[in-house]
Amino acid sequence: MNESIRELLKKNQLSVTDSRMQILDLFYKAPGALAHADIEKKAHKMDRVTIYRTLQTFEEKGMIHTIPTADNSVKYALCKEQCAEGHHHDNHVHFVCEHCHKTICLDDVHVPDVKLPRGFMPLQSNMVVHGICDECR
Amino acid sequence: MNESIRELLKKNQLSVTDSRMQILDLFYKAPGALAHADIEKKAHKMDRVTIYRTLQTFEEKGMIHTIPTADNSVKYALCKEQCAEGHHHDNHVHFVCEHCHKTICLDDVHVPDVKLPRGFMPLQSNMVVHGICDECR
DNA sequence: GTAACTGCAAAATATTTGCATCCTT
DNA sequence: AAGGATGCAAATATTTTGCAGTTAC
Repeated sequence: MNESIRELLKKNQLSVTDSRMQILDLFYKAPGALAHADIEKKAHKMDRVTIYRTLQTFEEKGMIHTIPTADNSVKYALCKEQCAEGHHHDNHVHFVCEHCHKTICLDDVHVPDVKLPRGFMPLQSNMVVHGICDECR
Repeated sequence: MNESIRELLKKNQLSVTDSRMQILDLFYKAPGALAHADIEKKAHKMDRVTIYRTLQTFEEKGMIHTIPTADNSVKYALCKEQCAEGHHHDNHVHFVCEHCHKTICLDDVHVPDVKLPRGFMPLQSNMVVHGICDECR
């Protein structure tokens, strides 16, 4: 496990550091998406600034992606293999549980195509479904 | 026009004030959704705090709704009639133009249903499509 | 006249930047 | 050894809160 994290960093030409391993580990263990604040609470002895910079780096490398939310919170989740640098294909649906407030990537549920009005050209779609998750029923 | 704004406020049991009329006017004239910063720029002589409070009030009354975005910006748009207090039915698709960066409500395009994994119960869905809008092609 | 709204000041929170030091390669 | 990553301090930006003065009804 620790080894696969190391691999992921190397594959993205990033040096293997404590902070980065710790944050990636959190993402692997997390039940859903993580906000900056979540990481700050769980990652011990890590500077707030380091978290900001690490998340930014990971996103630029296409290792994580942000999840659109209607409140002003920013959440991140791990990308699947398809994501390349600067080229996100996170075309799966995100689910936010109203009960436990977890944000979950439904990797197997594709965002469906919609018919847009004349003249609109779609490039990428995001979909977030709010409801009750399987564990909270 | 000025009169319909007045009506809208009264219908929601809000007193008719300058700030509120000005902000609603901006929403009616706006090509798409507005962020706090947009309003601050366009509304003259209005305190930042008043804008925060007005937007919050409008949202609570179901007059406007927030639009989920992947970056950390919060944007608002006018709700259609169906929206009731604390009960948003803004089940239309939002479009963000990569060129002019406008956020547009596609009121006529419904968010399609998706088949969720076993155990997940949907309550509300949001969809944001990024691309090029009709005016920027 | 009274309750609600606004502006100002200030607090609380979140994010970004600069720089010296430390760590990875 | 060199370049990148981190921590700390501080600058900026964003949002919230309290309170006194003003306005709508």
